[in-house]
Amino acid sequence: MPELPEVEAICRKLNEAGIVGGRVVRARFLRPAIARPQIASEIEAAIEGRILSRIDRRAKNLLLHFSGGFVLRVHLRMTGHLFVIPDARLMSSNTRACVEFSRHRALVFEDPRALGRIHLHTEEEMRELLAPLGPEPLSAEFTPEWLRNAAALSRKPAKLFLMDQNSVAGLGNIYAAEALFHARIDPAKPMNQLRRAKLEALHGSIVRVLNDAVQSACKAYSSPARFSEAESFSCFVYDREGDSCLLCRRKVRRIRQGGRSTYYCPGCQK
DNA sequence: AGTCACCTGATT
DNA sequence: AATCAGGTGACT
Repeated sequence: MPELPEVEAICRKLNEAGIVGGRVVRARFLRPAIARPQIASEIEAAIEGRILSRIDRRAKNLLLHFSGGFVLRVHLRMTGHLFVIPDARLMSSNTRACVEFSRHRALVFEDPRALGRIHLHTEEEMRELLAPLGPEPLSAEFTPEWLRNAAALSRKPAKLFLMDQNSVAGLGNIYAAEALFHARIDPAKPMNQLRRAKLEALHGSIVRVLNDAVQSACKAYSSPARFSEAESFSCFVYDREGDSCLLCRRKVRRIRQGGRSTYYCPGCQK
């Protein structure tokens, strides 16, 4: 379920997995199409023998930095997952790519739908590629003032604005809907028509929703077995069409925006 | 701004 | 059999 919180949790987990500092023994794309339009075999050759120096995240991208100034950018799209296994021979059938380190330890990219993408760039290309992205919503750069200025420049419906990675980086269908619910904003409302107080509320709800979700995602990935429902992120509107709103009891509605489902409460969000 | 394509699996 | 899915980029 990869929006910002899940990608962030994966990033932290990878950093604790003990592969940073290791040398790549072998890289393999089991499904070369996930590198398109790049050539999988060229990425494999470019990575082999290099040291993995750092792993970080920007928006929903995982960035694996290698010696020599190369960056492997992994985007999980809908169903991708990235994790370390102790032995590459334990790979599942959904594994689309794999980076092996010493003693068969392997970083695997699993993706049943194979919509995810892996590309290789130089550090410089990477900077240019990421430059258009909006601010990280959990960084100091993302302030109510910033949101007010950006909002004034956009006539997009609020939900589409939030999902645009070049507005705010990392929000997806679930957390955009949840943030709008908590700020009591109608998802169809054009951004530039929102009052100042609403934008303040929206800023606060984005930060709160994402922080909560990062916490749950980290717990979920650290101890999947004993992960209690109580501490998991729970949605007020997402995927609750026809159920009654947890605050006002009116029925949650589903509408279509930009080809995706948007869930909202007509009572709470005017 | 809307539609499709990319893929596969789950649900209706 | 048809529809839906947490994302994005390339079309119109």
